[in-house]
Amino acid sequence: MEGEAPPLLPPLSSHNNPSYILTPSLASTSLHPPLLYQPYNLLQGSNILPDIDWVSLLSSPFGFGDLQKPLLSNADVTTRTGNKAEDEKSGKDKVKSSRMKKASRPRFAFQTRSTEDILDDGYRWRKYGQKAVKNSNFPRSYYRCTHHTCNVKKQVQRLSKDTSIVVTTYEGIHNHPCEKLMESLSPLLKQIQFLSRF
DNA sequence: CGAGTTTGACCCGCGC
DNA sequence: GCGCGGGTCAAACTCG
Repeated sequence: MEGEAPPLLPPLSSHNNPSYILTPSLASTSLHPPLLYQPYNLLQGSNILPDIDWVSLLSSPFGFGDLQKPLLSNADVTTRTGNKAEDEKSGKDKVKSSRMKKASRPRFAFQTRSTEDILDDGYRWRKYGQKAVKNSNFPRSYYRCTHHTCNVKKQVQRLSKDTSIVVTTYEGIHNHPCEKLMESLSPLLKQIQFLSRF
């Protein structure tokens, strides 16, 4: 199911004119070839990359080694019983199991040069946490996709050494189309449909 | 009033 | 076993 979802695309908005750059490990993955993230040359040759601890960000248990495995199971879908005690218990079990499952979720990250912390990537996100991170002047924000069946998360953090750089880390793959993309494409699709009748 | 944000508390993994 | 750091929860709050 989730495996059929389209790969993540760069943010659609142009208001903050972000530039994209792949991590070294990402550039070699077949899932997200570099061409998806062009233009990313703006940051090439800079000394920005070494500022990020890509190893801790992307390595085990969240690394790319498990890309072949199924991404999610039905157990990831949240259900409520209405019984508070039971929900609390299952909630804790869920936390436990979701933490255990992280090992099989793909993660990929890219940097954007932007004054905005929140990049408009076409999906709707709900913030569920913010933490101060060691060795960083800026907090890390945690977001979840608001789509009810989607379990994708992302982390957003600004580099302390270059405050114009925002590091966005995605975890998981959307199992639904991008709302804004579909919204913007629908007039075009209608026109194509109309023209194809001739 | 519903959706989203804030923030302190809690849980877990890991290194020592 | 303990402490630390990262990730998540959930109640309270804000906003449209």
